[in-house]
Amino acid sequence: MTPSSALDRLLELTTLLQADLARFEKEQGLTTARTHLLWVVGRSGPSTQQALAAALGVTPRNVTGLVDGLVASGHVTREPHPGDRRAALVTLTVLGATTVDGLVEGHATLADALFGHLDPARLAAFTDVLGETIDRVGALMAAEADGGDER
Amino acid sequence: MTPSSALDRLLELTTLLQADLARFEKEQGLTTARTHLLWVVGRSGPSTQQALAAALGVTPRNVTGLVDGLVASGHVTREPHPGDRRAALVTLTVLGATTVDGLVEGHATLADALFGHLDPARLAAFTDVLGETIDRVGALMAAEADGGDER
DNA sequence: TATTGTTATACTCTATAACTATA
DNA sequence: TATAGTTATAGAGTATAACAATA
Repeated sequence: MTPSSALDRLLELTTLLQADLARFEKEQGLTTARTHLLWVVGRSGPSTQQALAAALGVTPRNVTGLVDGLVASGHVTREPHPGDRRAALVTLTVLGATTVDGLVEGHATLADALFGHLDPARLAAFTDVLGETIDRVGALMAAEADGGDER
Repeated sequence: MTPSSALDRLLELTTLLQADLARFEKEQGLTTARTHLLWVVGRSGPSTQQALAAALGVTPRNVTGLVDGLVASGHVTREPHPGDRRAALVTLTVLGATTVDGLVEGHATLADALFGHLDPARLAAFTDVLGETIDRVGALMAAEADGGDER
C-alpha cells in the first residue's frame, strides 16, 4: 500500500460522493451553488446577501443571481431587513426548509450507510487519519501561500 | 467518534484538496474542466473528441469548447486523423506535456506529504476503509438508480 | 444511413466595474 | 463617505438541436 494509492482512492471517493449529491440536486431541481447557499441559510437563519457572499466565498453580485434563482424556484424569499432599508434578509420558505431538512437527513443516512458497519476502533482510526490529513493539507497550503505570495 | 463526524471530515478534506488543485490550475492559467481533459489526453495519448467526450462524461459540443480554449492557450493541437478525415486527434504540445508532468509530480508529492508519515499498518488500515467506502457508495448509487429510474 | 465535429441557442456560475438607495 | 444590492458586461462550463462533411 503506497501513499499514492491512498490518495487515488480518496479522490475516487470524492468523485463518487459528488455524483451522489448531484443526484439529490437534480431531483430537487437545484444546483450545487444554490444548494450550498440554501444550506448556509438553513444553518445561520435569515441572512443578508453580504453575509452569504462572505460565507460562500463569492462576490455579492454572484449571490444576487443565486438568490434570484432560489426565489424563482420558491426556496427562499427576500424579506425587508428591520432596521436597514438597504438590506434584505434571505429567508427559507417552507419548501426551502423542507429541502434543507432533506439534506440533513440525507447526510446522516449516508454517513450511516458508509461507516455504520465499522467497529468503533476502525472508525476511530479512520477518523483520526482524516483529521491528521486535514491538518497536513492546511499546513501545506499555508506554506505554499507564504512562498507563492511573496513580493 | 460517529459515522457523521467521519463524513464531515471527509467532506472537509475534499474541499481542501479541491482548493489545492485550484491553485495549481490558477498558476497554469487553466480551469478544472480543461485540466481534466489535459489529464485524459496525457494518459490516453492523442484522442478524438468523441473519445474525450465519453471519457469526461460531457457532450461532444462541450469538448469542442474545451479544446478551443486549450488550443488558444497552447496546450494542445488538433492534428488530422490518419484514416478518418472527419475526425481530429487532440494532441499535447510540449507545453501540454510539461503541464501533465507537473500534475503527475504534484500528485506524488501531495500523496507523500499527506500519507508518507503514516506507518504501514495505519496506512493500510486507512486505505482499506477507503476501499470499502468506495464499494458502499457504488452499491448505494446502483440501488438508488434501480429504485429511482423505475418506469 | 451513421458518425464527427461545428454552428446556433440557452442557462448557470463566476468576476469586475459602475451605479442607486440608504446609512 | 461607506455599505447593500443591482445593472452592465464578460468569460467559462454545460446542455439540446440542427447541420455539414465524411464514412
